[in-house]
Amino acid sequence: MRPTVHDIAAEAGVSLATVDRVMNARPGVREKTKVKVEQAIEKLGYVRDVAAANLAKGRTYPFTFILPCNENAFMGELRDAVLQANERGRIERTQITIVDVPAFDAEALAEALVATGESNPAGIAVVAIQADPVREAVRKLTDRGIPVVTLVSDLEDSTRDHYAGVDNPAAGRTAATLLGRFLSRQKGTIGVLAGSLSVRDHQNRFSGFSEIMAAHFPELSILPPMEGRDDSALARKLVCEAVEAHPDMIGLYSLGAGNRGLIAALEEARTKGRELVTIAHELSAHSREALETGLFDVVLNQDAGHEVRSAIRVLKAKADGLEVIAAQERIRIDIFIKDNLP
Amino acid sequence: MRPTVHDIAAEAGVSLATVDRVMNARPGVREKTKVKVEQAIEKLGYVRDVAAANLAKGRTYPFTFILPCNENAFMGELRDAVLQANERGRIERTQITIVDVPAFDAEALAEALVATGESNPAGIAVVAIQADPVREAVRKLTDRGIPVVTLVSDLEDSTRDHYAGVDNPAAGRTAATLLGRFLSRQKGTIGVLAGSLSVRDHQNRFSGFSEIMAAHFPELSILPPMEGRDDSALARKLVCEAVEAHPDMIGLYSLGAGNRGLIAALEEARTKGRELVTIAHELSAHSREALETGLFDVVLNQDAGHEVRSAIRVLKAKADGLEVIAAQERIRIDIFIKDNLP
DNA sequence: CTGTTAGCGCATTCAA
DNA sequence: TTGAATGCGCTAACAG
Repeated sequence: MRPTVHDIAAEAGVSLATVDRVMNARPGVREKTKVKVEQAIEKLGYVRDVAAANLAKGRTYPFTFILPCNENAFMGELRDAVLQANERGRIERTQITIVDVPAFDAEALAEALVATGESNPAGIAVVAIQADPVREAVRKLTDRGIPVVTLVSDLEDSTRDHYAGVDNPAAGRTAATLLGRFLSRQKGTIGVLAGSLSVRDHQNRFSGFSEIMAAHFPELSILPPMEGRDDSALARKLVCEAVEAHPDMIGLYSLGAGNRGLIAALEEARTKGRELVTIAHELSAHSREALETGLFDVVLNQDAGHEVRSAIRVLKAKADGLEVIAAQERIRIDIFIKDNLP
Repeated sequence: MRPTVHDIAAEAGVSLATVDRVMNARPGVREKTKVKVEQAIEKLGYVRDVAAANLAKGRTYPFTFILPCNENAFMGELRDAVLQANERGRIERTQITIVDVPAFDAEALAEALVATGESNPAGIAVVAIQADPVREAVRKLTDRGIPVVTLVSDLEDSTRDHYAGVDNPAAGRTAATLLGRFLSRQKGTIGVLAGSLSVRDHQNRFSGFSEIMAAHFPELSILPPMEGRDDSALARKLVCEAVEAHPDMIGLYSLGAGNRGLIAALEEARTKGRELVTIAHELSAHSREALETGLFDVVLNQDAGHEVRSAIRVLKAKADGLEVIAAQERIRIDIFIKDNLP
């Protein structure tokens, strides 16, 4: 049978309360007795039963997630993931409130952060926008000791505690390598469709993409990026126009949302005999179908569920003043082609 | 505050014990009171606190994992994952025993299964070999009500309860598509290095690979597969010879283990001016380095940790007579290139 | 500084 | 057929 606090107490010749105090690093224990307890823990190979601890604590963590009220599939998934986490939260003692903010609106986001702070949550997760008012709002929160983690899109040069999202430059580089290799030394131009280059994740993907393109695929030149604002209708229009305007465009990297519009545009291009090697982001019912019909060649994906769960773990750890194991919280970039779809 | 058993008892006007009886479908409750309790549960929206339940139960699950004592990196990882799971098992109330068997030895495996059954474990996970004595041994176990899940390599036409591993035909298809597209219409031959085609996972990868190659890349022809027995030295020898013998070999799919030997062979080939587009399986320190130096172009990976955890979850569910959510237990095929390495 | 005690939500004897 | 009482491993008042 594995040792319990009782065994430790007996071994160290102290009471349960004292064992608990040293285990939770609480004050009011003489150095000498502390050592005794630690030795007992060491000797018996004690490991604390977290489930029982949580049960006894009965503490709940009120967290707030601030999400853009975008219509695109990925944000929908993210929202679902949060809702789902909240379900499980019943037993994990977390309680999550979702706050909606208009997309791509830094001012509104900053205000929402401030307002959220008022309710004194145990932690905040936010899909960040790169802007000073946002940084300022985050600083105020962290100053007050409220843990803040950025979700999906980071806020650089800020006081946020953690970033729960993929390595976006790496995603861009991945797209570049695959696109370049699939095109294998053909000459031509490559279109880039972003949501908005004021969002850090899109910026970063673009720079990673450009870097590898320039370094390894000089035969391909990148057209100036289009900004589709993650809006399907706009994305469609932009891509259709670009296909017309650039007869030598043989590849496309869509690094934002708006896959529906993009797919429509590619379908239209296909009817005109134009086939572009296309890489897009985020796996959804639509992008999945596009992979199957060959409209998309590759889809890069970040698992919304993983991101949300990671954010919660980190928030919890921070709220408890514990360290997070960085390696364990890294979010992977999934590569999907038609053959390895889940 | 969420409702507890006490609330249910009060609402239904019965005692805790009775609530517990209907919750766990135990006998000794009048139909009428049973209904009362069920209504109370429904009305209050009660959900049982699994952690507390486990704490009270104190039940532990003795599981046995039967693993081939191979030297390759992947099996090492798998073993580590099991060990690690066993650590956590202290709090998850699982206790795992590892049984080693010689690799690729169906008889030995069948014997090990029988022997393991003697100790009456709550469940068995096994890296299967496709053979009748193994099927027979598994059948005896499942007949006795011991849950059996196959791990990494499946046992088809058997009574195993579940398979915790990747979709190997899909892995083969993925390799074929990537290899074919990277080679973009060059003509040539493709080498295939397997561990042993008597193991179902290797068989399946090969057939998926062949299928897509034949269907979409007629300009590439597959050479007869080599069997390296997941042994580095042998793999090296076979690949070196193949490179010599087939000057038109421009691609290689290694669908088994023995990456170290494979890498050595590719290095040798490189010094002779031969570069093969190469796809291998399983991410390790070696294969990772090979990706970085361009010796490997793609590495397909199955996450040993995920597989082990999934196997345990399923075993536990089966031991408790619960259903498993199939979608949640599907193991993904990860695609790694040099740009998206973790 | 240290110990006693009463739960957390649930399962399970043992009585009734 | 039902209920009261006890304990799982841990935390947290409250005393001393």
